[in-house]
Amino acid sequence: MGQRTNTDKGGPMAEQTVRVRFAPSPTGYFHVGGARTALYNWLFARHHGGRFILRIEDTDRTRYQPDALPDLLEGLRWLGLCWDEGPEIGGEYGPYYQSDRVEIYRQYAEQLVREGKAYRCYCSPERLARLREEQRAKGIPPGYDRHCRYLTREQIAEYEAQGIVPVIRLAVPLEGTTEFDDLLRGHISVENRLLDDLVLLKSDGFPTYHLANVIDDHLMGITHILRGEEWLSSVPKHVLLYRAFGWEMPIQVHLPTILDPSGKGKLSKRKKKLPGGQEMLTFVREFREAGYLPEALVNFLALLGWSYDGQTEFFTRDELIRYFDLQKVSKSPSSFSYDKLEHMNATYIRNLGTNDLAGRLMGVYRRAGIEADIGTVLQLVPLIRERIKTLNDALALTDFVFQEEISYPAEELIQKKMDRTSTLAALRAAEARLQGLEAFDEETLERELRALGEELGLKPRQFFGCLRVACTGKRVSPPLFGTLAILGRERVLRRLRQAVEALVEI
RNA sequence: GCCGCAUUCGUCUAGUGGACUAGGACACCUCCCUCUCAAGGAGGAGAUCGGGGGUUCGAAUCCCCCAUGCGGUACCA
Repeated sequence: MGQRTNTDKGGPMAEQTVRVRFAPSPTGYFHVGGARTALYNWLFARHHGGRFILRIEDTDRTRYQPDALPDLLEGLRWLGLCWDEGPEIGGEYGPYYQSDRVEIYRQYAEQLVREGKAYRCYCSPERLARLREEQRAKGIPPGYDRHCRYLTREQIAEYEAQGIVPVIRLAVPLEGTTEFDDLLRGHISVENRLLDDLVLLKSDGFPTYHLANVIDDHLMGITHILRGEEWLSSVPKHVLLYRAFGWEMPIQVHLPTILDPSGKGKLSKRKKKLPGGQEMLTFVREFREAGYLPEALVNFLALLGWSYDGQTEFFTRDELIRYFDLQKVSKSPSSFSYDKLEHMNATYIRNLGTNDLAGRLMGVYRRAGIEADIGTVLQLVPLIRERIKTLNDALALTDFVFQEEISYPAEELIQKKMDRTSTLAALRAAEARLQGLEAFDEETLERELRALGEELGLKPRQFFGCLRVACTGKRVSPPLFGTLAILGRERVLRRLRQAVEALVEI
């Protein structure tokens, strides 16, 4: 209990600068789960005035994907999680790519071998596979049988003579228990006999995660490790390594897993469908492309496993930094609610200034291949701000503004309790009235059209409904009068005439 | 199989022995506003705190057992 205060101001660690790292491996696009981990690390560092380090764990050459790194860096920057040391900016503890550090790992691995704490293993992958197979058949716990741990000098010479390239394995104590504390989960202890002699250095000369991770965290002066819960069970191995090197282990913090919306499985990178039918978004880039605001995603992600007072839900970035506290991170897995994210995003959009929102929408239109001019978008914003949950929603809502021709089934023009004749009359009357208008602004339009509707004996929803379809091609659109003003007299009159023509033909 | 972790409304969560007839938010339902759709306002329904045993005057909160879920058990991270 006492050591929980380590992270608080005034605790024993207070003098020491907090140094945390986000250490993804470039095997695929940047995942939201990873983003949450990065965010917590970043918040923790900023809260304590510490350093946030980005380290690339590219030690698996078989899973390496060239696209992953640019995607990651772009994603982090989009979310505003800038790193103090790492790729592209360097730092005093580099290099920050593990593939550039293989020599370091090799030396440390050799050191352990010399000290008798690790050994070379010449077992072939085939033998290991066979071994696991047998163990499974016999129902005994799988694990390396330590065949090479007790090789004689002669046997080693023989393997070497055969040209077999060995791996280096840690000689795990056969008895006793390994214990450690997790800031969130308390004391955890595991029996050593359950651990097997893990590989430290692979035969291709690259380190395994465990070795590289421990060495780098130590060499880079990492004080706190915040990472996903899936790493919890490998901590005992790390403890053994720290002990073998005689190093102090950083404070461990294992963050709860993020589950998919059903709450059943881990939010996976495999594409799944939501109950509604739409695809489940999992990569940061997908959220960006779908029109989510980075600040909304950050706010949402912050709350996925952390809470401030159980009451407040919206936080600015500065508030997040100020309030973030590991003590308030929950231990249990949380599932990703797309509904809630959408709600947050909509709220953020509503709170955006007109210029800001218009600017962001310009990007969306451009990417969709729509040539929107800033003047029009600026006018559109007040009309659609409360009607879009994502930036992309603006596309479907306002497409008719940027299209020369619109198309829709002519029957849509006919409103409830109306027929072709009355609709035709309404459209013609509107056209005539609009033609003679001295001004074509929202206020004038509303005044004149309301009056005309009454003269025609139509209910507002009937009259405006038919004008809406005629001018926008939709039953649902932004508010009518503002929309007409944006379209302009020419286009409105033309669309009214076209509506009449279309109606006449059916 | 073994090991580890977790378990409060459908979901995110508040809650650290009495202030809990368990609070907030999303989603849902009703009503109001209204040119459509939203937004906004007012209300509603929804957890006996996974189950069972204890400890205690008193437990969602402490202990034990069980169940379930998740994770790990690689020359992947």
